[in-house]
Amino acid sequence: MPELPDVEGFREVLSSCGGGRRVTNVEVRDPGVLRGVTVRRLRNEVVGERFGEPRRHGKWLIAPMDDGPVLVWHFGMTGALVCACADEPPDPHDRVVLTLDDERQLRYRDQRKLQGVQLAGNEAAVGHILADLGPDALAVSGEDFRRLLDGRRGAVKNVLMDQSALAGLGNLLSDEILWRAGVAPDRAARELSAAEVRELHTAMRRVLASSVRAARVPPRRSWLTGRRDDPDPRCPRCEGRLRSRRFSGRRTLWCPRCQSRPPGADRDVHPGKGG
DNA sequence: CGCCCGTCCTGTCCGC
DNA sequence: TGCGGACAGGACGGGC
Repeated sequence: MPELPDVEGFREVLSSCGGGRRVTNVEVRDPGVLRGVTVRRLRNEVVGERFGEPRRHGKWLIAPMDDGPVLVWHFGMTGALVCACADEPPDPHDRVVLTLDDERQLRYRDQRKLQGVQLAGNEAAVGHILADLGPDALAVSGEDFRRLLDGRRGAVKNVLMDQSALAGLGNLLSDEILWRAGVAPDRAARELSAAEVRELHTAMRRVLASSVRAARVPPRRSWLTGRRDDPDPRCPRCEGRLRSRRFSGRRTLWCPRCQSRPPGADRDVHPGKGG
């Protein structure tokens, strides 16, 4: 699930539930989500600490604590951060539970455990963890966006999903943005026209703004995302049948009519004519 | 470098 | 009803 908008929601949860609160207990219900940190060290370094203001970069959530250690979360496909009262029964997928000094709890819930939580000793260590990420998708300017697409070979869908190029977009957002901009996912990123790049950047900003408000990519019927799970998915704009293909192993949906091919690429649409 | 694949995990759904 | 396999909104490392 979690792409930039979801993680932005988790940041909000952490900020409103944990901001300024002291951690009174750390319960690791499944150490399988700890990355590069032991249960013992996590408890030693975090119990007694107070949360500062959390921030987000791409799909990463960064939670500094007042004495220097920093919790660094990634949510994989199924992770979430939820705020609960201490007397609420735990969910079977609650992997790490932080009890706060007001008897509420921050719970890291994750079915698949594809990612997890790290503990950085200081900000320099955080920088190391996030070193390979591109600029955050919410912060990137039109010019930077153009440069970043120009700097990559390959299909625009792969570039949008590449966290080292641009941080925050996942499979759903990428499809949604490409559809909104009318750009086919297999177009070469560096061969897009200036107008197409502007369309993409505008679509990205709008899709992100709506999604952040909803803390998820909203599954509206008027969005491509709202049609993904249909047995016969159709374009919300023209109701034509959507095409489906894998990009980097991820299912990709697009509308061949609304997401036009580059000039000349429809040359082989009628095989047998050309030779 | 770009791209494909397997792998890390768990749960669900589909076909036999 | 049971079981194997594919697949799910992510990321990483290896190999071509």
